[in-house]
Amino acid sequence: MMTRPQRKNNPAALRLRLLDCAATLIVDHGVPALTLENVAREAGVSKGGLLHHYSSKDALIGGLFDMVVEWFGSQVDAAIEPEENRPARFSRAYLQVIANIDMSVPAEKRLAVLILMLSSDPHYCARWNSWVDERLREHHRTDTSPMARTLRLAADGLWLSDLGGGPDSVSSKRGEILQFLQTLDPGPATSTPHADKGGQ
Amino acid sequence: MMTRPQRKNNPAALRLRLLDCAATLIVDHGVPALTLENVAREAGVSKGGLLHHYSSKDALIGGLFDMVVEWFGSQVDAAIEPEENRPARFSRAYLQVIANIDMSVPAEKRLAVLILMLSSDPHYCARWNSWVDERLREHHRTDTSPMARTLRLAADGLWLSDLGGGPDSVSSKRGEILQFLQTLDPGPATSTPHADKGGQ
DNA sequence: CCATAAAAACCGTCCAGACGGTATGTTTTG
DNA sequence: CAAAACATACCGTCTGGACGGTTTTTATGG
Repeated sequence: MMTRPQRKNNPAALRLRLLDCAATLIVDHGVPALTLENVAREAGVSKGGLLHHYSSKDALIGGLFDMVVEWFGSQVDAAIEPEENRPARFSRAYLQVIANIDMSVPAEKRLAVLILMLSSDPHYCARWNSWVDERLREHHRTDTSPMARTLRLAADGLWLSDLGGGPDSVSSKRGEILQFLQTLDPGPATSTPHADKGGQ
Repeated sequence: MMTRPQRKNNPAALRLRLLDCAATLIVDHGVPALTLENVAREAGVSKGGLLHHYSSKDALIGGLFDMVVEWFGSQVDAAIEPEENRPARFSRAYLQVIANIDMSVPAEKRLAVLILMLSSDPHYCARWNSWVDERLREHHRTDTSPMARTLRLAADGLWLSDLGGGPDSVSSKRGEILQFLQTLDPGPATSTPHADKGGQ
């Protein structure tokens, strides 16, 4: 017996397609291209059909945000090394996921969408920030060292450069950059709030 | 001859105010808030007055971009250390300028605008990337080491977190982060394409 | 297994508001 | 007075989304 009744209309699949089309539109043609009509057309559905599943543009964007966060979260979880007390566990996974994004793969365009959303709406900034902070609390025993922070910051920098293709000095040396960052010694986590090594 | 004619209407000052108001609008309310009417109202001028100085929205954005790049460039130049062969001269200055941005100062909000513009318009991505690459060519003898790249990437990460206030884990530790990054040894510039030093 | 009614999925049109931009004044400056 | 600096009024377009209609799926009862 078929696990999927294979009915003609598949609402769940359509919802996914709508979100993916929205992501692709943003990445390929910029935020202004994200209109209900464009999304509907790309997904091969009418505007009414789109509005049936996402009752407003905000709802659509919200769904997009949720999808991206969930996707990124699962990717990071999958990349986390098993050794429980490995320094900078989370930050290293965070970096790896971002560094390995291939913008030519539709599913991986999703992450770029996040930055674009952050730029349009302060509301999503807050949600993203709290997501990061939550993860950081969860991994506070391994990911509080200055070097762990540095890895995450550098990852964000890589992420940023993914947007517009990035300067040649970055995009052409992806692998080399990641390799170098992975050799950095994160050092033990610093549960103490300050760790001044005597600045310059 | 008076340096300040102090006439009632001051076009030059208005143009500056228009750009600053545009920057503030973007940073505080997101890109969608950047409309001609909003900018004009914030600057205390009519829409016609705005269009008199910037004949289209694109012209306004272009002016914004130019202002930001010029401001950032001069800041970095001023922060570059005098010793000619100091490793990562440029990258360290780049980092310092970004890390010291105080988003509560209107003039310094300008830099955040850049990211937002990058996210909306691929055209400005290219212009920004080429600006960076140009600077990098200029400083290729001091700023090609992997660690120098890392400093710039981390700076971009800080920059990004400036957008939405950034997660608490970053915004509240600004100084500590900068201090740590400054202690990293950039190592000598690597004119050769690879330079693995194994660990920090 | 079928008939059928209700609900869910989807379509196509229309409209109000917003936005960029123009055209035409009116005031200020030199 | 001429030109620059600004104001006011208005237009065309685009977009979100409301609305009513149509088709497909599901639930129900015999």
